[in-house]
Amino acid sequence: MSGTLNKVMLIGHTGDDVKMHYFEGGNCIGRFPLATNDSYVNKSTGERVNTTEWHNIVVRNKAAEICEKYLNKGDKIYIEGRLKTRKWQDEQGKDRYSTEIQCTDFTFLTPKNESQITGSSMQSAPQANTPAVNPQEVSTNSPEMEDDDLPF
Amino acid sequence: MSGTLNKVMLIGHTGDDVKMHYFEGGNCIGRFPLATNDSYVNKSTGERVNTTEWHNIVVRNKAAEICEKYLNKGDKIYIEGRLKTRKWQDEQGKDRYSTEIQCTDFTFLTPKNESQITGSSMQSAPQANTPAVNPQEVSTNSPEMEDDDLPF
Amino acid sequence: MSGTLNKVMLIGHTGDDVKMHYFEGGNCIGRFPLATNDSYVNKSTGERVNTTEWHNIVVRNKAAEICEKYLNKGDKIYIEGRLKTRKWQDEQGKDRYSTEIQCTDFTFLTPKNESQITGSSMQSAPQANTPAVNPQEVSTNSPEMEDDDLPF
Amino acid sequence: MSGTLNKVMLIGHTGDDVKMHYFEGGNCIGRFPLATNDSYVNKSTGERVNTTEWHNIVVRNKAAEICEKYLNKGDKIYIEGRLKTRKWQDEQGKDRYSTEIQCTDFTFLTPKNESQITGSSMQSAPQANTPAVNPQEVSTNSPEMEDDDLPF
DNA sequence: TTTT
DNA sequence: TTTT
Repeated sequence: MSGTLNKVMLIGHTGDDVKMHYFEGGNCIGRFPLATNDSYVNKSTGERVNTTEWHNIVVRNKAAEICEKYLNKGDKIYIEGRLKTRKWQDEQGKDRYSTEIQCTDFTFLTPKNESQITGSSMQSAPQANTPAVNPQEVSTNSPEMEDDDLPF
Repeated sequence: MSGTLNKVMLIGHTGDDVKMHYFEGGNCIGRFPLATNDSYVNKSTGERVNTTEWHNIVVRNKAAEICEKYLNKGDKIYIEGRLKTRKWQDEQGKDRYSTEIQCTDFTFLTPKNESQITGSSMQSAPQANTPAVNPQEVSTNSPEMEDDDLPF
Repeated sequence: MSGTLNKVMLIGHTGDDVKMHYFEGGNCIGRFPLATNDSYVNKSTGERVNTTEWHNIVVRNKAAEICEKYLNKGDKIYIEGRLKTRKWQDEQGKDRYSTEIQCTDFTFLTPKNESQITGSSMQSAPQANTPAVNPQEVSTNSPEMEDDDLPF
Repeated sequence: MSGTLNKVMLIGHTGDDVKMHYFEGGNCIGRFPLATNDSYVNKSTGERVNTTEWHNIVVRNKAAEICEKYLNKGDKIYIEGRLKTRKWQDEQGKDRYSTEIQCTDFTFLTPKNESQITGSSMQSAPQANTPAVNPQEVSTNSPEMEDDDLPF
């Protein structure tokens, strides 16, 4: 609805493997943490301070499956999405809030041959069998505008 | 393909009506100019300089038709798209280049009741019959991710 | 530091007046809630669902003062910033998290003469005395690149 | 001036070294081409088409010098900037237009040790002596908001 | 002229 | 919990 914009663009490194959740009806989502770094100079002390910001990324359905398959812990990725704050209840029944980035587009930025294959990770195994299709850039949309051959 | 990003985001005012072009096979595009303003201080003279930048917006198919119908000269609009430089030949057969923004998303920012209806414009007439559906925000994608009701 | 990006871009309506906080040393911040709208079709029922997302905006120093002065509840504004999740302790000493958008740039999108002046709001009074300088677009950066007159 | 937005965000590979231009008064700019890739399926033939889009990047002053020093042909980089179409006259005195991206922010995305040092390039030599300061992310602004230590 |  |  109506004349607003809700857009997040991140480039960062994943802090963990993609955790998948499957729903009845065939839908699924994947979640993973993404780290971005900021740096500023503390005015009082004059020293440079490095901080890390962690973002909760949520990817859906086919995009989730691609991330689960080809995205490894530590990889660099570009994420585009929307901010969404979920409300939930803790053990005491108190309202709690958690802000997530619902991913709408992503682009792998770590070359395939540099992606870390953590030995213990089931999810990394398939990568050894590199797919015929390069999964580096995947849109979670079905952009009809790109699917034709108009002369412009 | 391949780990790159090409994104433009503009908020500006349209400088003219949408010009439509129809192709065989049913496709169409709409074109219109969009103005953004910059302002900077001239270091030598110390005075503030206001400049206007004109952008060539290209919208496709259904999105083009919506713009033609509801977007009036002077309206404010948010445009998201990709940069595309077209090559063409002038009368002397010389290569010329023209850079356009291929629109992938847009949001009308002028309230419907404030949009200027330029009397001479055929395209404005339908607006008098306000549509049942509010066309304020329209995505040119078919974002499957928004079309379901996953619990997150 | 280090090759990452943390960017948020929002267009929405403010849900309340700007709340100012002043610090020793002369710094200050302003906070206000911003609403964006999403809309999707529920696959099961087929009906369109409209949702509102609320964002916690934090503006600093001079930018905060400008927002306090000229931004009224209900106004439309473009916000650019960074995501930042603050950690705090609740009454039980439990860790809690709150995600904010640290504003780095903004642009007023409500024409000055349409901005709602809520009678009870002290902060709106100054707006009656419209400033000589139009505060519609303000960057919270000091963009050296715009401050000169290079020939390009 | 006034309620508009002109923003470009690109991730691509540089197609050439940075060409510097120095002006009287100490200002300088650097220019280099940036390639982004798009891919779409030709509806008639059903085959995937890969296209390359070239962007003219213009960087200023200190940012230009950093790019000249540390950015090598083929490197991947994130560019944020504004669209600017310059008007110029060709040999026949005819108006010609050229669209550029005036860079306001950038982030190197190629790890330093993978950046190609083209043997013949003077500009690459200094990179052998790696700088004490990591130049990976550089803002061409002077973001006052990041330079303090407010408690948020 | 880049890259995958 | 990532990365430089």
